[in-house]
Amino acid sequence: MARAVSETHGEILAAAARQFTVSGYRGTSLQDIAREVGCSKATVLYHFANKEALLAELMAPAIGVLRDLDDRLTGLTGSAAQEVAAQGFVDLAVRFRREIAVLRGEFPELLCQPAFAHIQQISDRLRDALAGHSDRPGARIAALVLLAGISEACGEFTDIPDDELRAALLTLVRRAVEPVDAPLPQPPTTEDKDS
Amino acid sequence: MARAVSETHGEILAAAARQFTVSGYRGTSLQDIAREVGCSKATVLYHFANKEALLAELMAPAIGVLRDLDDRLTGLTGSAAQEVAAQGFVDLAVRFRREIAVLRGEFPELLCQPAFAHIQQISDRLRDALAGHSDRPGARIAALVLLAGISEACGEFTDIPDDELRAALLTLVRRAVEPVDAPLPQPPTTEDKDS
DNA sequence: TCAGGATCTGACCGATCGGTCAGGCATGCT
DNA sequence: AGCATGCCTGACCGATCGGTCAGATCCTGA
Repeated sequence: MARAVSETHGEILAAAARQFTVSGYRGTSLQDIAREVGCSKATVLYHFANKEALLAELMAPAIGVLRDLDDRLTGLTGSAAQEVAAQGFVDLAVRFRREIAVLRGEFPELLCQPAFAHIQQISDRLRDALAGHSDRPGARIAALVLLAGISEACGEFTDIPDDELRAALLTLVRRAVEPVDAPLPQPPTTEDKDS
Repeated sequence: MARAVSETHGEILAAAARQFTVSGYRGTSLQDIAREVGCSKATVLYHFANKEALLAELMAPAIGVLRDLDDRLTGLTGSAAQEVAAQGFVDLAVRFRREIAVLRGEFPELLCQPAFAHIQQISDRLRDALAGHSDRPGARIAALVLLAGISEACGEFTDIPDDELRAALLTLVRRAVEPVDAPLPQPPTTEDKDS
């Protein structure tokens, strides 16, 4: 019965990804995952410290890419920030459609967990960048709607190939984002990035 | 202790609305609602048949307006459908920010419940209308992203007055929607509306 | 051959969930 | 006074949740 560690570990991870995508994090029980893998719930908890650790390992690659994008945004302002944010986020959303779909609507509660504490700040900075660091309500609203909409919608287009979806989303974002007239290169706010 | 029926009934409804908005439907227990009202969980279930009935009564006004919008869309095609869908949905989203926020991410599961069975079809038709009934992937993607994004984002702008938010969203939608060149007035599909 | 670690499991735990039920209590009608 | 009705409650129910634990089983290296 005992398989190689990496094998079962990976099977649990894959099953969890499928179930989380369909039913969400809270809507999926460890029992559900164990049933799909064909092992006991105790086995799931042997390979992962707890349910949250399972989610964290599932999200790690996407979070890494998100962090990279955040780094690339530091110092950019105006339309330059908008373009980098648009390209970076669209690419991330397309590549990690499934992972993002897992978080569908459970962001507020999940962000309270320590493993995801910093994501809120990163996504706030991403929204500001997409708004060209403008404080006009229209720009902020457009940026938030686009980020939320892309996150929400990506998981639904499983039938569209990556590059086609990426191109369509990028076109949409460029058309929808409020243009920033002056790409003034000096940083408008110094407390934009912590530490 | 015994208050007038309408009083407690309304208090429960208001408390449920607040809790659902913050923690979601599944994330809120009947105990939580009872605690905020200052009554027992049994009292909540005296005034409402079950938890789902509470949600249904909370959503009834918004669903009614959504139905009206769906009716107004029948027969419209091309840019006319786009404009009516845009105005109608933006107005609905702004007026019922709180109610929409309740459904945050729980749509898939909640739509399975009989009280909300038809909403999926209505929102599909709304998406098609916003896409100008075009079958181009770009149009479909833009429509879905906008609908999802507005639904998701509206609850976050509690500090922006209704008319200002409505104007900003409408501007965004008009800018972001893929234009339909020919507003051809003949109905392109007859099986668009059921029964 | 055998010790020991890795893997896996059934049984169990406390907590919480939505929901039920019999009965207490006030009020108002007859 | 007696009774019905509306409102409310504590106690309780079965189900399910995430998580623990002692022990069975298997594999491997000395």
